[in-house]
Amino acid sequence: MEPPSKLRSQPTRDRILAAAKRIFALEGFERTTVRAVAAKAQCNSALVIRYYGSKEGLFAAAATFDLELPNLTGVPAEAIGERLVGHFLDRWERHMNDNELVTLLRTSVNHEGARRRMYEIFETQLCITVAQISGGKTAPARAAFIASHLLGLGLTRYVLKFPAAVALEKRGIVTNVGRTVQAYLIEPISGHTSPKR
Amino acid sequence: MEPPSKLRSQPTRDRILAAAKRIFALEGFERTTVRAVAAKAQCNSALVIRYYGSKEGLFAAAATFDLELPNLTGVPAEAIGERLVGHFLDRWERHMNDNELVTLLRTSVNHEGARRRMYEIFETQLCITVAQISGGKTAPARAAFIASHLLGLGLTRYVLKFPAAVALEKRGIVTNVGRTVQAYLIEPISGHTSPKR
DNA sequence: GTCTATAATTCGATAGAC
DNA sequence: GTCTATCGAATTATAGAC
Repeated sequence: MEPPSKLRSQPTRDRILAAAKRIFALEGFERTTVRAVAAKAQCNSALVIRYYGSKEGLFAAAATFDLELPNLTGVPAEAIGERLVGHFLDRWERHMNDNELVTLLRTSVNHEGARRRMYEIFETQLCITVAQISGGKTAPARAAFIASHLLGLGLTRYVLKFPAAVALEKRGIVTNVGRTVQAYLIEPISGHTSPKR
Repeated sequence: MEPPSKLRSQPTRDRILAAAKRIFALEGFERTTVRAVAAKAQCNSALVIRYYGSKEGLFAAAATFDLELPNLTGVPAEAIGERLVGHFLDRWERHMNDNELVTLLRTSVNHEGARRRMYEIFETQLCITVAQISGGKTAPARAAFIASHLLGLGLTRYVLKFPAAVALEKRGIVTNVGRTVQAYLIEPISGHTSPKR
């Protein structure tokens, strides 16, 4: 997708982007300053604007994210819940200090662009996967229950860092939350969306 | 707790606090300006600082919150999950446009004081309630699972406003999430905290 | 008790030298 | 390609008149 650029400025661009990812993840959008990004990238703040247009442009470049949901065909039906949870945890823990999912969660509550991107991920990735497994018109409701649990897990464990959530063992989370997600995927649910009522 | 003040300025103080609650809930901490609060309260911005000391002081006064967990003695053991979820939903939906829980969630991801207050609520209210029901040393882990689901529900439904989460019927949430919370409360869980490992 | 006026910073962004 | 220097706007907070 992205051929290795021949630009002499590429190393600087990369350092800026890496610095931006880290600081956005750590501080959120408002508290991040282009000056701080430039300092961490060891370049002048004018370059940040020159290369990425604006602080918004820098954020858009830094907050890209792909859930990368695994192919679940061939996975035993009763193991899908655990598989999903395990994948989510891996995705949260990759690049711990500048994780794009942490950045998105931290910014989406106050930044409309980030909120929309988070919703896109829900719609185009989680919701579709759930529909393939559960089918039919209950899929959005099932996906909403699952998203609430998994985003809440990321919130309490990786953003708010509640000690009790941080201390949970990974395989304990996979077992227990996996069982819950499994139920939301396949068991009958009541009270699903009925927009026509 | 707070005897009706005799201060002539009390009406203005109250208007400022009400305006602050609304704007903090809507915009988060950083994007809220004391000027905007003063404008909504129809007074001068200097008064906001005069009465509450600083923007931080105003936030501290505006972001007070009590979960008000109901007394669960006498509630049939198998109905506690649903009762808890129903209470949470009521708490999220009270004063929709300036709900203190929305304010706290929206700010806690980027504001250390708000994060700490959110954690206090978890520790001193949810965790203790869970311990009374489930007892013993698994209580923090159980509370962590429950908090992740309930905070995630508030996040997706009342902050990010994912359509699929907003469209869920209240009693459907009570039934389905209630069943999950119930399981986290009483069923055996694995992988709970083991800090000594 | 409430206001005007402004101090003191800090921010994003630009112009232009090298 | 990278820097210095700076602009213009916005912020919190204060001083002091009324």
